Amino acid sequence: MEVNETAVKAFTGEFITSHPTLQTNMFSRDAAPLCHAVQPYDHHSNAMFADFSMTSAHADYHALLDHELDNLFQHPVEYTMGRADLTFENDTTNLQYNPLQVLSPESSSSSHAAFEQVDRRDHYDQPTPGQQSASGSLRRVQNGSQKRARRLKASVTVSKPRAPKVKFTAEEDAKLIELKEMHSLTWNQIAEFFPVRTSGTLQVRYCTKLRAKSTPWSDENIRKLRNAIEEYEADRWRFIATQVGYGKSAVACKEIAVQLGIAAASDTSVTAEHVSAASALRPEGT
DNA sequence: CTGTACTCTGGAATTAATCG
DNA sequence: CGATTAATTCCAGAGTACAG
Repeated sequence: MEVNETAVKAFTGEFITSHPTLQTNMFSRDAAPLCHAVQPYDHHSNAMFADFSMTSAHADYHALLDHELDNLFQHPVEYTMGRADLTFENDTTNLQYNPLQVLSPESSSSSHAAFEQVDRRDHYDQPTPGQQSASGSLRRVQNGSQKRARRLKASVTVSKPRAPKVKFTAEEDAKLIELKEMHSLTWNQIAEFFPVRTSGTLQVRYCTKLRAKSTPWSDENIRKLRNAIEEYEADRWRFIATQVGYGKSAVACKEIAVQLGIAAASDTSVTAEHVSAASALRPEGT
């Protein structure tokens, strides 16, 4: 049978994060469903599995997701919080599904042995205390008249390993700055806008990467920066001279390094004045 | 020469800990 | 609770070896 590649991508999250409509709406609140744990369609077993996580912040998107996925499959798609697997019949118009199998440590190790292998990331996404989320999955229904079900189930409790690294996007950075600087929210409040990140992660991101860029640099800041760099560069050659020894000065080391091509001639970071000035600023023996 | 697999490494994300 | 730093971990790209 032919498997709709676009539909498969929906499970992987590629579609959702690249789809113009979904992306716009999702990122307007920094709330993209987190798709993970995908086992590709298997022609032998005629089945595929996919899991995703949604937090309470995604509630508004369920209807949108319904619509988009129905379009993809050209049939109504049922998704429930929990885990299910998809079993395809001979063609995409006549699909059947296996009973919902909610993941538990026991079931995953027995009936889902094959799935388990690709599902290592599943437990990464367990919510931290205070975060409301649930794992979810998608399954096809046999026909459109079948009533759709959507229910929430508690997440599986698994010891929490380190979360996977997810690069911060420009949109996330902008949102983070906005929430912090314009709305003055607490980090826990801000974290609610970022389902896949903790307050601590956001805090460190802001403090180490964003704040310096979002706040203007004064002339005084720039002057101090320039002085610090010049002093550091001068000290660099003084350090090198101490390593070379044999009475070779910092200036001599620099000149020879340039001649040998192991330092750029344009390196104007050190002059005799720099070295003597830097030395004069320091007590003996430092 | 090209493609592939593997290793190494720097940068970045995350977590934990500490301090105010 | 917020800010900061250190430690840990992961990822992507560069470099290298090797087979065809």
